Amino acid sequence: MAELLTIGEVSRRSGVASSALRFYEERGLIRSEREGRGQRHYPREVLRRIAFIVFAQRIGLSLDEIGDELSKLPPHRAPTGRDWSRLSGTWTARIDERVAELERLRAGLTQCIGCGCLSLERCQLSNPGDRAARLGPGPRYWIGDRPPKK
Amino acid sequence: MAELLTIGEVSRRSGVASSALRFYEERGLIRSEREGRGQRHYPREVLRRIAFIVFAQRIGLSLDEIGDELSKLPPHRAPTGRDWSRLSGTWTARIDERVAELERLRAGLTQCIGCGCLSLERCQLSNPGDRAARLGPGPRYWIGDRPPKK
DNA sequence: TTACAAGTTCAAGTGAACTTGAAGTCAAGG
DNA sequence: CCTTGACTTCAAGTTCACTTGAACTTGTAA
Repeated sequence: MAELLTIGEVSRRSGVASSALRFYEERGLIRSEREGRGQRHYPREVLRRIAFIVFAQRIGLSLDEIGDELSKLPPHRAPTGRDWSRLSGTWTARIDERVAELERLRAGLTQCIGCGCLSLERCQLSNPGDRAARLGPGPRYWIGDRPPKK
Repeated sequence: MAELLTIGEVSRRSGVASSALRFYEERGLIRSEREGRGQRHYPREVLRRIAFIVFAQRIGLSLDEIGDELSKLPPHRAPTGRDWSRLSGTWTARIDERVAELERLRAGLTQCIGCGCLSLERCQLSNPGDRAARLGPGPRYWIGDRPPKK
């Protein structure tokens, strides 16, 4: 078990393609060292970082957001368990929001669409004050998002 | 309140941009009638259909999948509440899966990453048999997806 | 009559997250 | 010596879900 891992090893261990690892490096999400002839070498820690990235993506964060979160880790010391859990703490809130949204959707699906009552205006009124976790591009103002201002 | 709505009216009532409505039509998700001079006119029913599309997107279905679902509606009769709820029935299952995944992620976040135990292999073993709802592009075999076959 | 608002088509652009392809370097094995 | 495999860079391609822009028609209002 070497101190430093090659990109191929990291890819195999993490399930993330080498091309994606290079891409993450370019985006500043992970870092590598180059010694002999230009090849990337990763400290084993990178695996935890990658795990974090993949978790966060499944939760629904963009790479930009993930980069922001990761930048909160201490820059020149290996992150401790406590460091990691501080980050993941904010994420559980995010998960809770998303779960709540999905439950709202489930209700809407049976109550508003399944029965005959569907009225978009009423549907919106009956679910006030709840913002969707992430506004993608595209149509969004039901389901909690606000209609475009004015 | 007219029998048929223009694209602008539909857009205002649904919160979905006209360009998106044309796009949906091109993809076969909605239909319109043209009478006088080329302009689209939509029966009021289309609003329910659009509501369904937006709901489904928030749940995480792609437009292709949504199209498949919508094609199960009776082709030449206005869908009844029962028709709609038959579709939405399969979707609540989807929501449940996604909620389960998120809860699994929440657990993984605190148990695997927060503490010092994170090992990708173990993490995978400790969450067996669960497939992620939707395989996007990109890295995916933790969190329930299988490693690439062989 | 002129202006405008709302509609039309069609092609091309956008952003996110990667992937693919071409061309090259290097070490080890046969 | 030659091939193979693992790596490198860089530019361009891909998918999804739309949006934007250019050029045009139509109907109503001033």
